Amino acid sequence: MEYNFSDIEKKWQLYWTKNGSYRVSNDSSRPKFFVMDMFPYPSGAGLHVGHPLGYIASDIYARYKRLKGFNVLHPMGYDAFGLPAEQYAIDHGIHPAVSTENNIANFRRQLDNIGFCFDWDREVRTSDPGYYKWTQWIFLQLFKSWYDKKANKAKPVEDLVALFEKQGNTGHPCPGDSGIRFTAAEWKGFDRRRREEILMNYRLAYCGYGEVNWCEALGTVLANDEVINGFSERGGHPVVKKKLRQWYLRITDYADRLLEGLETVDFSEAMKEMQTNWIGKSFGAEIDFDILDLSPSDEKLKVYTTRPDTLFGVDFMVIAPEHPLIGAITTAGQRPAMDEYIAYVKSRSERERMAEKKITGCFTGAFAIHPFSGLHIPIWTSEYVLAGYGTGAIMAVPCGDERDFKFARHFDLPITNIIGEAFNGVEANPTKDAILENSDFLDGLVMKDAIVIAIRHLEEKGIGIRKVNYRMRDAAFSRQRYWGEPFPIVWEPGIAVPLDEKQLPLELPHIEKYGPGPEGEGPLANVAAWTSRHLETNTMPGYAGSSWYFLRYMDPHNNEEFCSRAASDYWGQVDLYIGGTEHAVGHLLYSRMWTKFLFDRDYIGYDEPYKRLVNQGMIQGSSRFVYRLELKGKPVEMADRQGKLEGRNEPFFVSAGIASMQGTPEFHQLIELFVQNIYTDPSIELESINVSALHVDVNIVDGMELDIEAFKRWRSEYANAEFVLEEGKCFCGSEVEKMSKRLYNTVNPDDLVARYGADTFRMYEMFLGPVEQSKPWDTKGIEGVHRFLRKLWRLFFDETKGKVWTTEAVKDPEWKCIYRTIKKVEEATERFSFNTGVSALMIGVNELTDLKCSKKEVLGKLVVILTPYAPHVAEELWHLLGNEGSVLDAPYPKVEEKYLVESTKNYPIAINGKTRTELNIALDATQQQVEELVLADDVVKRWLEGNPPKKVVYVRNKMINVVV
RNA sequence: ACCGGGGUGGCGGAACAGGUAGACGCGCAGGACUUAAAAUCCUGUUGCCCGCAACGGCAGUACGGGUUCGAUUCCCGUCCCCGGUACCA
Repeated sequence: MEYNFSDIEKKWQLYWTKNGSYRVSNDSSRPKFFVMDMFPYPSGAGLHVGHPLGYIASDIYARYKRLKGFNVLHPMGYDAFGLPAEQYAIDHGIHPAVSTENNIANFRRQLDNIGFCFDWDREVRTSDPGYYKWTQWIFLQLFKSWYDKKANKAKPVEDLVALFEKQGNTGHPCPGDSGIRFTAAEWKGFDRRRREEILMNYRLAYCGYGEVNWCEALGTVLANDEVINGFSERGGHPVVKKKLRQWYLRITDYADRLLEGLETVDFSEAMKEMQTNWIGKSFGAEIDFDILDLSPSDEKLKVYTTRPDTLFGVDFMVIAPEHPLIGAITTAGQRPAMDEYIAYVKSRSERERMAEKKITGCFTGAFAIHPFSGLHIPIWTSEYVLAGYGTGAIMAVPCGDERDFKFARHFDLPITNIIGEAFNGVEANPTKDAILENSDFLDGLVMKDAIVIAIRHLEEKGIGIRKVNYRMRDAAFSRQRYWGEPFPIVWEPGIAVPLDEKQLPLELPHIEKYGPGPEGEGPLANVAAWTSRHLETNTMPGYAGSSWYFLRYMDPHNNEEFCSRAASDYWGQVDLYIGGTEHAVGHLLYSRMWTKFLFDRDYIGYDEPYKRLVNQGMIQGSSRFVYRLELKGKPVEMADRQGKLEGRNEPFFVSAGIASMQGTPEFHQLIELFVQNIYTDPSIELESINVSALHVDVNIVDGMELDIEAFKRWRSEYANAEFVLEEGKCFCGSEVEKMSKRLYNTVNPDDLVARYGADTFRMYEMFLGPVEQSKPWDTKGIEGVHRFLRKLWRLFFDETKGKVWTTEAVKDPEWKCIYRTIKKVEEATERFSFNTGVSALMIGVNELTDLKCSKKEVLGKLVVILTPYAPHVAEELWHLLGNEGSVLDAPYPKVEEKYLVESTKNYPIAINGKTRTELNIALDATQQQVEELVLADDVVKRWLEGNPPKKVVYVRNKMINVVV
């Protein structure tokens, strides 16, 4: 009987489906464990070998935990709303609902091939009305909530209204507009529209005007994390700033808790770092400067600085070109220059600013007054100061800040040195360790100590306050698109009215055209039935549905609630979340915020969604190139041949090694000879030879060697290709690139599964290296893993003899071997080191083969520890051994430690080393036992002479360690 | 520039807490079986040196130093690669 993986895999996949083996109950006495993958966006391209990496890892872990006696929730779903489906609809006229459905079916087929243990009864799709009903519902709760900074949690807006009626907003300054201040009496006097306007400035989901990232090509607004260097993440189109009415999430209210929460979760340092940087918390002071010739009661110039210690090094002020004060303070004399400058700034796109960092600016003509020295400080404007951060104005300290320094040099402004020798006059020095000079009451202080003192003085004088700032802005939450969740909002003039929750879901209407609305709104603005109800025409962004999907898996069919409290209490946090790093500051931050919000409002019992996060690395493509010759030459007579040569149409290729000789006379000669041979015409002379590298399908290249016949079949235009060979072969060039259809370097898991089976494929993906690591794909080694499974199979069956396993009694060395293997595999699996887990299994099977051990008791244990890695073959062997039930529920074998104890003989010895367990053996050691050790040191000799060491320790079962 | 991660054979990678570096697999070389091939199995495979032989000697985990009886592992400095951020005051 041979190892027939395709029969085995088909058989057990069917069996598991029929028996509902992967169905998970919310009602179990076993401890729970929740393993979740980042659900995929079902793109049309299907899966390549890079995608399942994380899924295989989580599948192994989920199966392992199940064997260990846990009730494991391991679901899968689809992040089905999004731009590409709509883009595809525009290009191909296929409705997003249809293409999404097709793509999902294809994904599912590919996933099933690999044999995952997902509980498909719990599948979620964000585009399903039964799902987005609750996305809309949560949005409404956000809309109906505000953030109480005193209690540090979200609360219902009704509470806020009650507070306003009692005390106005003095206790709770407006987060959206600090200028809004009113008393209880005033509140009562406001009309409905004014009240709603004010409340909008408090809501956690709010609508407002703001600078947004507008992408003309995509016709929509994008969140900050969807913009990379001034281009859209999807498609790479230019993005510009635009002022638009938009929905936002007030995520900035959660900034501190998002930061603090990082300390309670198990994420990689890199991930925490990225989120921390994104939030960008900084400590400093806000300082008010009086402006010369404006009476003191008038507007002050408010700046934000993290370095109030440098207050006496201020040589000028810089305000953003968009700063509201700019019109008021610019003097008549400077006005023409200013108008010109502002026009220039407006003409520059975000991209241009980033690409060429020019030093530009314009003097306003106005002066600020230094609060301590009374000096007059010129106020400039420049595009390097951003309107959106801090107060949009800075105090410039050129001796300490590189940008200020360059600005000062460029415009020839004087530079005050407040740090003595620490400033060399050639470049700014941002140190905090220098001793201050020329700094009045701060003289002689070390800068970092001066910070608090400076703030105290500012606060005492009433001209400044301690201030915390964040880099993170509120998240843009609306898209001018069709394929997303509609907002359950009806517009009355100037007032956003939430839809009654009973009317949810507000279903997305079916449309055929996806163009923008009459005023640049989303396609929904073209739907009469929609606009006649005055419904919001924007839709929600991609991250809406993915911000809470982990909760829906717990209770996917609930029509009364997004997730029952009982279900969310039972399953709790996601114990293990697996996915790529690309969602570091998008999805992960948003879903953490939503979770905190739901916790605040008491809908769930924890405020971090993911207990542990593992980021799988990217599988890169290993591209292959063929080298094509482009010839120009001088053939005689035959006109058509000349045409061919001049037209560069000949499919001539050259092996990589020869291509690398390009430019040498040998190369020229070789190619000329080659062409002469082809045309059997020695009179041909080549004028020039160019070599161009072309991507070739990696699947027709074996290692570096091109399969020439397959290549000729690959493209009809290459059917008559001719090759300049090396050693009779045509070698390709290679390069590691992103895996992509366009580069012909994708490898389809379907092909590998068909050829080697799902079990081999799964184990090989893991064997490649640590899950977290990025690495180029290389199919070469898969044979080795496949050989392992066949070798394993031969422990049970022999091609000629048939069944070889027996029920004979197991001998000690055999026990030792299997228990050592169990221990190694278990430890490796536990710490997520699946490559070493596979290795340990291989070693185990090699050893059992060497021992010729085919005993049922041993093999039974082997099969169970194999199950997470290669479930199909494990199930088959489990049954062939005569076991009942499914191996999926077999108990994980326990290690009998007594078989693992090593003898004390022949250990090398170490002295004064670190400690280990199992003191007893060495401490009780008799002289004879000690002599059996390898003794090499006088310390040990002294021991034998009657001066026992303080401590003798076993190290790693391999070495004795002596502490004198 | 800043922050984070990392440099180990021909290659992917092991070495869990400082304790025999190179497990396991690929590749390569040689051999067995076979008319032959496939499949399978065996032997060797960090480098250099010695030898009839050995569980022989020396060097060796990017480079230079340090701590330690002992360092791939810890500390300092240098170089290189990858990922993130980028006028955030």
